[in-house]
Formats: sequence, C-alpha cells, structure tokens
Amino acid sequence: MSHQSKLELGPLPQMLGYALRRAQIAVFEDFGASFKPLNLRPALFSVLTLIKHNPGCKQSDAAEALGIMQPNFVALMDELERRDLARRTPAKGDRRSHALELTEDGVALLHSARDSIVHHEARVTTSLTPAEAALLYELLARVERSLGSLDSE
Amino acid sequence: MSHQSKLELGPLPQMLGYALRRAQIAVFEDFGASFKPLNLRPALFSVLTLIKHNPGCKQSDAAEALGIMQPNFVALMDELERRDLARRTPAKGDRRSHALELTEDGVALLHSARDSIVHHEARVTTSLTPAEAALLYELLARVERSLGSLDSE
DNA sequence: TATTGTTATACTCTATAACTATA
DNA sequence: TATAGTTATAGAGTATAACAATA
Repeated sequence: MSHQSKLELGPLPQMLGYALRRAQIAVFEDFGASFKPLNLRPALFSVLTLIKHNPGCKQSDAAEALGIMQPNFVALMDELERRDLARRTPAKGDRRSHALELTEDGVALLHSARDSIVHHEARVTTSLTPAEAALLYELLARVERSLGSLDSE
Repeated sequence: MSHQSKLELGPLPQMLGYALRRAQIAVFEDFGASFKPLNLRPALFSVLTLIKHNPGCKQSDAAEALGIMQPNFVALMDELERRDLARRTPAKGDRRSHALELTEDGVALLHSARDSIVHHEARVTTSLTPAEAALLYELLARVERSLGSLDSE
C-alpha cells in the first residue's frame, strides 16, 4: 500500500511533448508485450513493413522514409539479414547502392503478425471511438508534417 | 537534389505507436532547439516543473508521478543538484526519504523559460486549431490512462 | 566533388538486479 | 519483512564525424 501522494503535474499535461512521451511509452509497452513471441521491436517491424511495400527500394531511401538516420539503419538491416527476414541485393545501375527485399521468412513473419497487429491497435485505442482514433492519427500526422524533422527536406 | 522516392508507408501511419513516435521526435527536436540556451532536456524540465508544483515531495513520489523509474531518477536529481537548480533535503519523520525543493537558481531558470515554453508550444501546435490542440491533449491522456504503464496503480 | 553505405562513438532514455540504511 | 534511495549494468534509440567505394 503506497501513500499515493498524487502529485500535481502543473502545466505538463498541456505540453504536447510530455503528453506524447507518456502515450508513446504506454503504447510501445503494449507493442513489446504483443510482439515478444515474434521477437519484433517497433523499429524492426517498421523496417519490414516498409520493405514489404517497397520491394527493391534503396537503403538510404528506406531510412529517410522512416526518419531513421543512415548509420542507425545499418544495424537494423544487419539484424534482419542475420535473422534471414530481409536481404540486401546489388542495385542495378549503381554499385554503391543496395536494393532491399524481404525473404520468404520475412514475408511469413509479417503475415503471422497480422492478428497481433490488429489486436494491439484495438487495445491501444480501446478508450477511443473509431472517429476519435482516426482523428488522433490525423492530428499526429499533421503535427509531424508541420515540423518535419527529417524526411520533409 | 535527392530523387525523393517518396516510398509507400503502407499501414504504418495508421498505427498509433508509429504516429506517436514520429510526432514525438519532431516535437522533442523543437524542444531541444528551444531550450538549448538553458541546457534543459525534456526530462530535466519535467522534473523541475514537478518539484515547483510539489515542493517538499518525496523523490520516489516524484519519479512515479513522471513515470520515471527510481534508479533513472537518481541521475536526473544528481544533475539538478550539481547545477544547483534543485536540492534533496532530509524529510521529516523518515530518515530514508528525501524532500525535493527548487533552489533560487531553479526558480529563476523556470521563470526565464516561460517565454520559450509558450513559443515552443505555439510552434508545435501551429498546424492545429486551439480546439484541435485541446482535443489532442485529451485523446493522448486518455490513451495513456487506459494503458497505464506505471503510475496507474 | 558528391553520394551510398559503413564504422566508431557518444549521449539519452529505459529496464532489472542487488545493495544500504532505514522503517 | 518492506521501503527509499542508490549503484551497477544492459539494451535500445538517436546523433555526429569520418572513412571506403563508387558516381
């Protein structure tokens, strides 16, 4: 039994960065629990999903699309290759460049993750109506686009 | 001039964790730029603000209120004490416990940060109407409360 | 000269286990 | 036995500088 002091948060809940951080920690925790059986972190999942929808894309374009810096993207691709979920193949026309593809295992893993994704999304939006959830996605995308840390250029 | 391949993100923008991460990175980047002159990171700012609104609070209660684990809170308080922005004082009645207070410098720093906070919040919500911004805070808080990673219990 | 991918590195945040001193 | 604070440690995300190979 804790004393549960219920401290005063002051203006913090009205600061967007604070509200985002709190929500993101909670959502990622649910994601982690949901995808632990598949050993997939959010970053790995996002890379697999991006490659699935853009087979043959350049590594640098993939990193930029996800807002991940190139040096940090290398380790993610290394792990996906080591686990035989994706591979780097030589790109036609530019011998510096790598074309990214899913392996059969990668395709299968994403397919087997479909139910988990649906259930995860349902859980994290359980307190929202469908309309509110749609609005939340849209507002977040608008905030991000208006600031545009990376990819906006 | 990059090729700007504009890759397909697939279902990612409709996943709450992804949308939150993208928005949070952008908002924290603006925060960092805005508070670099004061050498304040989001975590340090949140601790100072919490102490301001709860002078004399216990260290463990402060950590719990912010969703920061106790061991990680120690280094934050160490830095605030080293910079003479806050201090740990002996709590009355329990010699294990620390009561947290702002120093004069801490009060002054938060005061001098007020304009930066207002401008930062205005920038990160520049693409939202006031009603949309208020709704966004509320939806984020609801998501976080319904999952409740730490402090909920 | 510029770009692609890489290595090395550093800092921050998050997480767990184990310790101390008190209670 | 339990709690408050601490230490040590580890993992993951994020960031910059510099390099090799190629354009």
